Amino acid sequence: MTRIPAAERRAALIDAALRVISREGIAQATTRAIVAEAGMSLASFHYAFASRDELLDELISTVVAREQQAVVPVPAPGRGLRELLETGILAYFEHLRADPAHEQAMLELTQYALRSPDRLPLAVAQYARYAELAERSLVLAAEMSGARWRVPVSEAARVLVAFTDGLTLTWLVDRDDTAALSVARAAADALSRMADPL
Amino acid sequence: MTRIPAAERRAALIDAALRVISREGIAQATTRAIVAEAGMSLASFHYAFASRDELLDELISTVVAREQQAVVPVPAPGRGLRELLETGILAYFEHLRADPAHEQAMLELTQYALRSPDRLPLAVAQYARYAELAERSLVLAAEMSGARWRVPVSEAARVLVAFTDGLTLTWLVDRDDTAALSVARAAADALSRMADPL
DNA sequence: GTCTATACACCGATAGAC
DNA sequence: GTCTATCGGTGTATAGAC
Repeated sequence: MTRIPAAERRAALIDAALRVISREGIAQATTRAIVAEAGMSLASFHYAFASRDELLDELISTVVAREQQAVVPVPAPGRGLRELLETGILAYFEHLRADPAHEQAMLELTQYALRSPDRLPLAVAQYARYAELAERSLVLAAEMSGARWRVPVSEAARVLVAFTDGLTLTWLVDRDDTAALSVARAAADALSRMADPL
Repeated sequence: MTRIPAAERRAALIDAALRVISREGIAQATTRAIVAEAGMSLASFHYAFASRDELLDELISTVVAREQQAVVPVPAPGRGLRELLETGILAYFEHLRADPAHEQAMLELTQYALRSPDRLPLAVAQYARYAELAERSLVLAAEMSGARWRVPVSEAARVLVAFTDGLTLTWLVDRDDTAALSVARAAADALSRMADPL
């Protein structure tokens, strides 16, 4: 009916696809399910995208670019690095609990990308982005607590990404909040020991 | 042609399915791909299994039951808990490097199970098994190093599972061995601090 | 029990009217 | 540009001969 700019239509389809994947998984995110979610006809899909794979590729790039600081150390002067890190990880955990489907979708998208050599760079970029955000948090936390990283911050950031990833995956399976808190504490402990107080 | 007992045929199909999933991913593990891998006809599949889902369910149960001690602390008297744990995690990492496709397959199976309420118990059982194996390692490591867990061993085991899971996922994406070693070190550090020397 | 042949649903993608 | 209708292909599952 209405005439909609191509870019807008692409964005709408990407959003719809993410909703379908979050709700039902990537396997159920067929072109038909996506256009139904977006309230469009099937042909509109292929007017906006050459193929389903093209949409999924752009979906990953878009969502990764959109990803915001997840592990934010809450500014609270006078607290040590360990406490700041733990609070930051707990903030991420709250984010996970608030929208588990989103993190589950991101995990599925990663594994999808891992399965094709062509799409592998998308997964790598996704985790590079995670590491970048983690690094920013770590720099900030060290500044706030007056500490100095003994190892390259990028290395510590990579560890933080692994720890939060593990926290996410295990919690998605057993939904054990207490266990997740324990993981958060252990992770903050290990990370804080990669820095020296000034 | 040949007459094969049903149980044997089921086992052969399960093995074939695991090979296909490891090689090409769960999405490509169609009934046709599985029977081709097993060298059977399509009808034989449905003689042995009522449906593809039934095979996947049994595949998860079988593989999980088959799972062996992954993080084994290498017996080496005179070493501290931290060193024992690190060696154990590194042993797991070597196992991961030796057969990444297997761990990737296990991750995909977990996510597949997470997507249906009926199959959720399979994922839960899978991670309960991981935790059980981890707990055994931690008990052993404490014994060998003469340490005593300050927290319930099951709690420390759950943390170990999360850490190895995170190590796995991130390494599968970037294949950064150095980063993985760093994760292993940090994980061993955090875990060892959950125990006291005797 | 094991096969070939096929039913039937659903997929991605396109043709062609408007 | 947007729609309905449909193509060609592949998926799971089954029928029926042997």
